[in-house]
Amino acid sequence: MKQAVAAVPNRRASRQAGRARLTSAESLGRTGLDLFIKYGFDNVTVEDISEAAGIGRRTFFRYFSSKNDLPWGDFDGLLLRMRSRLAEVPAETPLFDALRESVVDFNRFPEDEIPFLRQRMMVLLTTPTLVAHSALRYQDWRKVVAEFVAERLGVAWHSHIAITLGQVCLGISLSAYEEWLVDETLLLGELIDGGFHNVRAVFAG
Amino acid sequence: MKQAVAAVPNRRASRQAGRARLTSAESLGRTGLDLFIKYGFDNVTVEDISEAAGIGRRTFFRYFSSKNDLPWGDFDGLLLRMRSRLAEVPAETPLFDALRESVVDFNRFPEDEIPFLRQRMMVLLTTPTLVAHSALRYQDWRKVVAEFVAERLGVAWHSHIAITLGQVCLGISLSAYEEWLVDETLLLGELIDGGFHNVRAVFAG
DNA sequence: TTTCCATCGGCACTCTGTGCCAATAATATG
DNA sequence: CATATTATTGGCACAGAGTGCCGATGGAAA
Repeated sequence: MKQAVAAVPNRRASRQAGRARLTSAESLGRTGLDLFIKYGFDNVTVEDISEAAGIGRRTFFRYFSSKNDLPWGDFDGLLLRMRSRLAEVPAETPLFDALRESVVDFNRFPEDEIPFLRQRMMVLLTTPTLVAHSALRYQDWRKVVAEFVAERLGVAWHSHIAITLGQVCLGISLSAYEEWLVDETLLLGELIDGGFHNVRAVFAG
Repeated sequence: MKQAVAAVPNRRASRQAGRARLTSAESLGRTGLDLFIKYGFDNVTVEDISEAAGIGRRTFFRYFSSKNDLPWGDFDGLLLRMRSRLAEVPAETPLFDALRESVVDFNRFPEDEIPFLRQRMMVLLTTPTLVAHSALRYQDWRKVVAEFVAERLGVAWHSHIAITLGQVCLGISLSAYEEWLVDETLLLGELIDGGFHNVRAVFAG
């Protein structure tokens, strides 16, 4: 499997030579996600999406390197945000709080984007194919956490404790999403916060 | 994606009617894993494996429901073992210790199987396609842990805390394997144990 | 107008996974 | 021994994802 390098054509500053693009990753992603929600991920072919978007099947793969990547949107952008937030955490903040607050923060979205986020996560977490593919994206996310932990503790980013805490933070996030999708009245941030404290309670001995 | 129902033909008690099987899941798995190690997962086709095993391509899929499932061996059997071990833990044992010891125990294998385990895990954890597919197997594993936690705490198996601890235990296991594959001198059991204590240290506040 | 060039999309191909079904080879039965 | 039963096999055709190749398209720049 090819690494998910930027399949999105380089967005030109404003005007350059060459044919204009027919669509955008965002627009195409929206079109695809709608179809996934309506008919189910497995019942929608790349050809269906391309046709609905008015482009060729071949062109689809220039916007998304795979059908699986479509629902992820601009995840790399979010990773950059996560990295920045972590870097801003004061050195005095205990590691537990630094992680807890950063993870909560990473998953904070504007009120009006919540319904969209719910749709996206519902598809991502209930479609087996996508559950599987997600593991590849999570690798990147975990690395951001691990690097922060390593920096804090003065160890290598691939040291056991850094990797472990990356895994644990991811696990807490995912279980929060799972719960969040089931009960619409719950707040994502509070679920993540609660997850951190649940683990503390059980692990505190 | 289809759920991984038993693709392995029912093993007959000893003698029944019908044509005899040409191979076994174990033998076919060994053949395939050898090829994966030698040439890389992505450079080996199902046809290659089938040919090496002396069966038809179509028959391969009766032993393994997908190429991705081949390296997993009898994982369902291990899950049953994990469930039994958890059920045997005395009620007095604190949850932290119950989980820690059970996870360590789950990953304890006979000395002579270690090299094989290392090969298997190396392929599973370094091949992107398999890293992705593994997420589906991990779901089952996490559920076993979550059910135990739920039983212990008197909550539903899908409650937030049970799901979270399933995720966390998985995370600790995976980071231990990652470390274990890098440094051959380390013991898997000690890495897992260390992972639990690392998380305790950071989360204890 | 001509040149340049990013984007597009058709085509052919590989590989995974599946439904269908006849062929095979073993046991069970008359 | 001949025939019926049954589990397994494997060939064939097909859908769908993803890729390399390359000419066509339609903008901007010269």
